[in-house]
Parts: sequence; C-alpha cells; structure tokens
Amino acid sequence: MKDVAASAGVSLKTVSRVVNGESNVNDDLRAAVLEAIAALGFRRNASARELRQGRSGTVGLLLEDVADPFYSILSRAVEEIARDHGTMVFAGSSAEDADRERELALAFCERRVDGLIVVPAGTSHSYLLPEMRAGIPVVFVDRPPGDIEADMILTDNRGGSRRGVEHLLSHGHRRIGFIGDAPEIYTAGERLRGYRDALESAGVPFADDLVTQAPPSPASTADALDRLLGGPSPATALLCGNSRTTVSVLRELARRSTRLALVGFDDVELGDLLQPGLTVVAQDPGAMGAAAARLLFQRIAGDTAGPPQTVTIGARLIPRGSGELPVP
Amino acid sequence: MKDVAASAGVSLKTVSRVVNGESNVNDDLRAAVLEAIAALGFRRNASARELRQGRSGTVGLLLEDVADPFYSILSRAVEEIARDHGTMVFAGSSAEDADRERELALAFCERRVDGLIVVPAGTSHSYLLPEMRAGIPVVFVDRPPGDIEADMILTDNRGGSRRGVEHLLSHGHRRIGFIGDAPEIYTAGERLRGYRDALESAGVPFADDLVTQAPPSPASTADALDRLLGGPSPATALLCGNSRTTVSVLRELARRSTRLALVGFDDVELGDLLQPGLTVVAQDPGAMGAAAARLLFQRIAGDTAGPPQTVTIGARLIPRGSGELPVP
DNA sequence: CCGTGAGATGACAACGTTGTCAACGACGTT
DNA sequence: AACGTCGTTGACAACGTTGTCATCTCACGG
Repeated sequence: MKDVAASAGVSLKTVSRVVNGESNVNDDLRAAVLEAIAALGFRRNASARELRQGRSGTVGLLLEDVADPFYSILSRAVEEIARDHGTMVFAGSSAEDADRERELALAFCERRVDGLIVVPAGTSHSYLLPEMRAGIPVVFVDRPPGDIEADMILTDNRGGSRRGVEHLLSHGHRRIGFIGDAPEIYTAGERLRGYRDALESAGVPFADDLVTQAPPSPASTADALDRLLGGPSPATALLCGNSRTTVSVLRELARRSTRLALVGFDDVELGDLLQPGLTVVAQDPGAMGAAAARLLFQRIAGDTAGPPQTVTIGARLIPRGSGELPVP
Repeated sequence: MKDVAASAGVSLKTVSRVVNGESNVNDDLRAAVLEAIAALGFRRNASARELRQGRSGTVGLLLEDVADPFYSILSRAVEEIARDHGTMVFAGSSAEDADRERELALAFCERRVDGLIVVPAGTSHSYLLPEMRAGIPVVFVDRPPGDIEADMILTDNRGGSRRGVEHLLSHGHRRIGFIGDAPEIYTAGERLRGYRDALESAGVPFADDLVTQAPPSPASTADALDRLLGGPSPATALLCGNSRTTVSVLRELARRSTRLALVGFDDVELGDLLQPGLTVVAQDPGAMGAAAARLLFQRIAGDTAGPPQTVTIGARLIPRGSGELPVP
C-alpha cells in the first residue's frame, strides 16, 4: 500500500480510501490509485486490517466430521449465509473427541473469529465462557452444550422419533424394536424418549428386550438383530436411531434375507432406490445450518441483550415403503 | 499481552517468550506469566502475529460444493494433513461459477493464506499468476487449471473409464452406451476418451448414437436412455460418466422396470445395498485431497525449485453386480 | 473584503505481536 | 583483578492498515 501510494503520488490514507470505496476522493486521484494498484498487483492485507479493526470477517464452524453428509450439508448452508455477510468460514472436524474439539475451538478464538458454531463433541463447554464473555458469540447445533447456557439449534428428535413409531403402530405393529446410539448422547436419549411416548400413547407396553443402546457398529447391530428376531415373539418392526445404524441394519438384513418393517432416523442418500424404498424420519441439516448462522450473525450484529435462544427444527416422516410393510 | 506483562511484572517480550514456549526463561518468571495468563484469560491475537510474521497458518480450499460427498471427503483429507502442519483450512464453494471461484480465491489471498488448493470451476486462472508470483503456492485438484501451468492432482479418468468399459466387454456386451457430462469439462472428455480406447482395443466400432454428452439432469438422462434403448439394436450396457448421472439412470431404470448392465464412474453411498449392487469405477477423493495437501505443504516449506508436478491417482473398478449382468 | 462551511487530502498514532539488539549479572579463566 | 562468555531480560521498531484530527482549497454569503 505504501508502494501504491508512492507510485500514484498520493498519501497512504488516500489509497486506503480508494481501496475501501469511500466516496470523498477526487476522480483523477482515484484513477491514478487504481492504476497503481493494478500495475503493482496490490492486494490489501487482511491481517493488518483485522488487527486495526478488531473484526476478522471470519466465523468458526466446529463439526464432528466435515465429510459426513449431514454435516457437510449443514456446512454449506452456513457458508451461504456467511457469504451474504461477507464472511469466510473456518471449518474443523472434532472427530467426536472432546480434546480435539477444545483445541480447535480455542484455535478459532485465537484467530479472532467473529463467532463460533459448534456441534458439541465433549460434555463440558465452560472452557468457552471466557471467550463468550470477551464477546465471541457461540451457537450450538444438534446437541446442547455441556455445562453452560447458550444459544442452540436442535432437531425435534423426540417428536420425530415419536412420529416414526406411530407410523409403524398405524401399520399394525406392536413388537417394535429400537436400536439407538449410546444413552449418554443427547440425541439418542431424546429419540428413545419419543419411542416411549408413542408406545405409551398407544397403550403398548414398553419392553426392555426390544431396546438396544450402543455406539453403532456392524457387530453390535448384528447382535441387536439377533436379540430382536431370535426370541419367542420376535419384533416385526424396527426404528433405527441414526443413519449409521440404519445402514448396518440394511446390510445385515440383506445378508440374512430377512425383511422387517423399518424406519430410519436421518435420511440416507439413495434411500428411494432401495427395494423397498427406505422410510425415514428426516432431519433438515440445511435448515439447521441456516438457522444457526442467522442467529449467530444476529448476535454478531450486537443483538446480545436477550437470554439464550433455543430453536427447534422439525423432523419429517418420509414414507417410501420399508416403514409400510405389514405385520407378517 | 500488555496486561499480562504488567500483571506478572515482566516485559512484553518475556510474555511473548513464554507464550511461544521458548526455553530461555527463568522458571519463576515463567510461572508468574502463566498465572497471569490464566487469571486474565489471555489469548494470543493471531492477526497481529500474522502481520508480524507474514505467515497466517492458513490454507484456502476452493471446491465446487462443500456438501458434495466427493468434495467433502477430499476436504476432510486436506484438513487432516493441515492439522499435522498446525494449519487451519478455509473452505469455500464455487458452485461451478467462474466469477465466484475468482472472488473466493482472491478473498483467500487477501487473507494471506499460505497456500491454495483449487478445484477449477472456470476456464481461466491467469488471475492467480500475480499471487503465485508473490509466493502463494497453488495446487489444482480434479481438473487442470485453465491457462496457466501449475501443480495438479488428477484422477486417471481415461484409464478408469477404459477399465469400466473393458469390464462390460468382458461380459459379452458390444452395444455399450456412454452418458457423460458436457464435453468442455475436462474429466468428461477424458472419460469419453477411455471409453473409445476400450472399444478400439476390442475392435468394437465406435457408434455416435450410443454417446450422450450433456450436463446431468433427470430430463437429459431420460432422453439419453430413450435413445439408447429405443432403436433397432438397443444398448445392452451403459457406462455413466459421473455419479449424478448414475443416480438419474438408476431412478429412470427403476421407473421403467428395465434392467441394463451398468457401471458408474464415481462411487455412491449404499451402492452395495441396491439390487443388483452397483458396479463402479471409484475415484479416491481422500487420496486426492491428501496428495494435494502434501504437495502444497511441500511447496509452502520452500520446495519451489522444480517445475509444476502432476500426480495421477488411479481409479479402481469395484464389481458389485450391476456391471456383471449378461447380455439379454 | 473577510468569515464560514464543505470537501479533499495528508500526517500521525495505534492495533498486538515478535525480531533485533543492547544491557545486565553470574561465573569461569587468565 | 581484569576479562570474556553465557544466559536472561527488556527497550524499541516494525509489520500494513485505518481512525482521528489538522490542514488546505474553494465557493459562497454577508
């Protein structure tokens, strides 16, 4: 910029004015400056600008895994909203590791992001309190934060799950299994609660032997299916608590050539091409990302007066065949 | 940092030394500084550090679409390598729009990224020359850049496509269709070339009416299938030039209850669960991202002596059923 | 003719960090 | 006792930008 000023024969400040598109600059000077900029290939240094202004034009997005379709769609939605605000996105994957989450979040803060969107991996987030007090707004997505109060965007896990089970009930099923993630995971707990809600409303007794709660893996899924299908009165339908489990179940059912009425939580690409099509309770990751980003930019813009907000986004049942199979 | 220095009763520079883990600091002073840091909730300001050091610890990743599984896997691979180098990743989606690509790339440069990984959307990249001359290394992935010479990481599109067609030929097919993307897209051209290679080697004449080149859409795919299957000697097999086309074809075939030996280019989630399983020529987006990142960090580390490198990554045929269907 | 206001321009400091260099004290050597 | 060496510490400038304020010019009205 110094060079540009020298080359155009003006002061630093005038170059700054031109670069920032301020109006009160003589047209001739402006032209000279623009010419010098083009000739020298000048590009404004954002670090210096940030340092001076205290704003980085950057937000941090902390996900479990950038490569997971759910989060990558969420990520894209955040990017679009950020773009509207002239902001770039730092994305990082916590890989479900609380230490890594923390490390990444603090690295974002060191980079002076204007705000932070976090899918919590750990169970404690008080380490963010100093940053939040220092004025970095944080919005949590998909799960509530561990031990602090903050804005969050959640799916209606309980309601969605309930609707999935009600769908199976309405097709005559009474022995409905549930395979969910480990019980300490928030979404898993909510979805199990929805499952119980639906049974209770229908007057169907809750049976422990129909429920499995464990981190999804092909082996644990196979075990769970053994238990569900092996006993004297086997399950005739199944709600899968997350898409990884759904996929494992589909593989395992294909291997066994068994059919089972099935509703999955979370949509899955190509679910409509399976035979039968896969009925799911679909979350809307795009809507979640957009809601999180909108709320974040509202906070960044200075709307920090109110208490923490919680936005709940509905989950939609998409019948495609597998959930409409009758009781054998 | 000034506050920390005052609180610990030492100079700015000593705090800086402690923060950066330099060894030549008295243990008592170090302890005092660390205590002050904890008490004040100090966090180093990365903008100032960048400004001073001229390095941002940041790379830019410019993709078509962060939400596309291919790119999101690539993205994650880049993130992992960047992590090993203590670097964060700015990711942006060009949405196949040359202007937006340029805008994002220059925004990254303004933020003084240490390097840039680009999946080209536009056809001209000379706008990056000044930046590259200014010392920002750029690695292109998936497609070559428009009108400049630079490092690139490519899939062996031609070889992969050839292998896919050879697979169909080996199952007796002679009327093999090809539905690919618009011919101006590099990968589409290469894949068509591989298709011709395979036919030629097998002595099967190339037939214009078996080939469609158009941007993938359900409508254009339906048209293409009409043409392939409608004539007096219909195609008995098909190579799909990209995954979006593959999916459209699968939907269309399901709608028509038609079967056709099918090989898709690019893997598709749950391809193994379809009936029959989907045979594909699979690229390896993770390997591409890792290779790009590794080459980029090599360049960043100062290895800029040699000429631009091109790394070609193989595409693997994964037989799952659809490509092994016999000639009816 | 002078005073006033508006608009254009520039000088300068400051943002928070780190590289450079000088000062200092302790210790060992001659 | 004088000297050199080493390790620790701090003063200061510089990175590139922009906000603040002062200066200058010109036009206009009294």
